[in-house]
Amino acid sequence: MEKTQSDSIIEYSISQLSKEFDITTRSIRHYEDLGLLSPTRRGQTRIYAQADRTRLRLILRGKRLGLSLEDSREIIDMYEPGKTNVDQLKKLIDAIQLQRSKLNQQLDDISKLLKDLNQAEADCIDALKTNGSQ
Amino acid sequence: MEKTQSDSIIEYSISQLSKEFDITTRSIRHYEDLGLLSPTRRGQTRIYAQADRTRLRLILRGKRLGLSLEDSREIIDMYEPGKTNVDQLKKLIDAIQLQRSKLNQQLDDISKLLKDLNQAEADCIDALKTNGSQ
DNA sequence: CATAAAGCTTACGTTGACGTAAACGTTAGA
DNA sequence: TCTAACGTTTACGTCAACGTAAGCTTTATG
Repeated sequence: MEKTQSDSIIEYSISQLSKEFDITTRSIRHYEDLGLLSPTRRGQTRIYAQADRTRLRLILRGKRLGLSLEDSREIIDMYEPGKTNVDQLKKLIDAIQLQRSKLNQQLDDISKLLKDLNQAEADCIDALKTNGSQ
Repeated sequence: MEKTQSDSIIEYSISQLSKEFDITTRSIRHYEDLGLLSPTRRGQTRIYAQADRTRLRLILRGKRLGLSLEDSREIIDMYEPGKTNVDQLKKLIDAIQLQRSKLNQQLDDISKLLKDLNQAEADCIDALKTNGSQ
């Protein structure tokens, strides 16, 4: 019973996470250096909880979207509770709206790129038909 | 009549493009170094045509999507005609499909991120209401 | 005519995001 | 017991994508 059960587990080692997300342990430690992760320790060894795993998933999603780690840190911090200060909350809302407009820009970019790709593909297929018999 | 007419113009200087797209001339030359642009010359001076301007727009769109310049170069080359070789065409179609799957992944990522942001914002606003009177 | 604005090349510097290596500690199994 | 598999820290290396500066030429204009 070689279960790779990743849910219903309470804690993870660094190598478990590196395998699950297909990244190096170096990267994970690097994210910690930049303050994106802060696992607890058992002795010297890092222990990752579900929350850390979630943060890691968010980090990688940010990377796929071309965000810097710094950007991701800011965004991820938005999800955190306990932002008691009113000014902070207002700054947060501003930041959220900024991010949202960026993402909408990306949505637009992607739909355009997809159209372009479709067109390019159609051109290719067309070229294959008229040209493939040579 | 200070017209900033960018259409219906036949050619552009490097500084015109840098202003229009809000990037440095250094960046534009850098893209040329990497083979993403190849303007004609009048003497030493670079002359950019509409096609170059279009390529530049595609480059920047790629950047917003987190593509490397090398990725963008490949994608932009897909749009170019004159890919007579059948094998090349088939490779191109493969590349296009790969890019498309990446973009669909990004679409998914973005919609999730947008949801998260909406939730975070709602939480903020909620916190402001319950907390703002202190 | 000079001087400011725009262009050019060459080349070293910088920043982000890790890679890679060294040198060491801990623990489980043959 | 020893060694293989995992963990740790520290630190220098690398690569992409430019920034920045030097030093030079060409073009416009008061």
